[in-house]
Amino acid sequence: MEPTRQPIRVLVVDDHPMMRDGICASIERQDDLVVVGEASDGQEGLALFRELRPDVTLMDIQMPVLGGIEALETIRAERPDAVVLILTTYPGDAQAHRALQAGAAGYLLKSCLRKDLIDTIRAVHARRRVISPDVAQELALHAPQERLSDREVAVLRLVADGQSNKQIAWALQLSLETVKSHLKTIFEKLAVDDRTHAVTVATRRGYLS
Amino acid sequence: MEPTRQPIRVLVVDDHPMMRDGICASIERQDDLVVVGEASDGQEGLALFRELRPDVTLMDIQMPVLGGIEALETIRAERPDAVVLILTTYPGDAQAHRALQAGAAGYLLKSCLRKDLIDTIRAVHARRRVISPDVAQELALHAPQERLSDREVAVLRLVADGQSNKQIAWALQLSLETVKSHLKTIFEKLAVDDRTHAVTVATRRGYLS
DNA sequence: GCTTGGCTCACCCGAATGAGGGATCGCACC
DNA sequence: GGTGCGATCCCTCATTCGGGTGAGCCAAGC
Repeated sequence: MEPTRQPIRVLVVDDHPMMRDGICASIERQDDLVVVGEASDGQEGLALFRELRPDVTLMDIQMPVLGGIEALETIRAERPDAVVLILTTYPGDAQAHRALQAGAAGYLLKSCLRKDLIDTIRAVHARRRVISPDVAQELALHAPQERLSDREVAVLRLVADGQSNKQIAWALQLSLETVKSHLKTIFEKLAVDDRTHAVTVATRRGYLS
Repeated sequence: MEPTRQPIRVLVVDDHPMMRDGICASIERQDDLVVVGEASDGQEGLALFRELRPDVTLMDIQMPVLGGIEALETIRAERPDAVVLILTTYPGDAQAHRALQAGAAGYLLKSCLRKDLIDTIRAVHARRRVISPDVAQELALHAPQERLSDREVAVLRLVADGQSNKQIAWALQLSLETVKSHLKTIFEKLAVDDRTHAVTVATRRGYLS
């Protein structure tokens, strides 16, 4: 038997069964790619990754039990050479930034064409880093100093819940002035000038949720 | 040739190619179902519907060019007996309400199992109305009087964009008092007590976007 | 050692917000 | 013809918000 080139072994992690079907169908159609496992949340994905050692892991972000970013971070901490391709619905640059920071090999939108997905799998397997044009644009658009700190996100979360500055101060055990100070920085970073707009922009960019 | 029962002819409208693949694969696996067409936005979907007259139309909501709800409304206006099954990602009760109002035969979440989808297609074809449990719960939870009027949604949209009441008044050619009055009723309907929370709740419920 | 950046807090102040009261008009529904 | 409801407008008033300005602490990095 002629030892042809080994196929790229892919693990697919997504909580939507039908989306998983679609992805797997696209992959299986290629003879240099093979799906070795499917998982429906980050926890399962992590377990299967450890067991199967796939060449490439396709990972959704929004999943129950354990999110894709968390799973990615764990995987990369365990095996810094792991190739994980994030495949998600929205181009929120905050999550993309975090994913890339955690060593994602790529960040692709689910709205991409089948061909894009296939090409990207091959590319990341060849150790190239691939980012969706839309996401790349977002990332380029928003300078890194616009990244919100953990504390700022915490404040903004409470703002989104309709809490007043006073309530937030109480909830986070802070001075009212500190809360206002955080809000001020948040406004600057997001280039808005009121709390409501801050929440919508932050949501769109992927800081909340 | 034995005239077996005619298969149910299905039209699939979704802008994600891979999701479409997954859906179609699930459908084609059944021998009493057949995919007769695929479209990637509401406009295409509408055209294919007119051309193919499918027994059941699967329709996503969030699509470019023409949204699923608008396409649904047009279809139902043309042919009141059309069977359209909304298949979407989020359980926002406002959109569900609008879809059902427009005569959707069903409202299913994409996170459902393959079997659920198949069963639901057969059910709506048999003129039964099917609603995802999660969505049904949302709908039951929120009384009809909590539905926001068009004007209120218009105001809330501007609020979400960070506009002040004064700016909103100017934008909509209203008195400042009117804007405040609308906001007041919005707060009551959504059971919140400030604009920011109103925006987050309305977003989650599917009024904005 | 020094700088940077995140987190913390303080005071002043004008403008906006949200809570109370009202009111009128039109329109659909019964 | 009445009743309800959405949309429009008006007034007052306490509270809150956001801008401006300034400052101290501390951990990480150069």
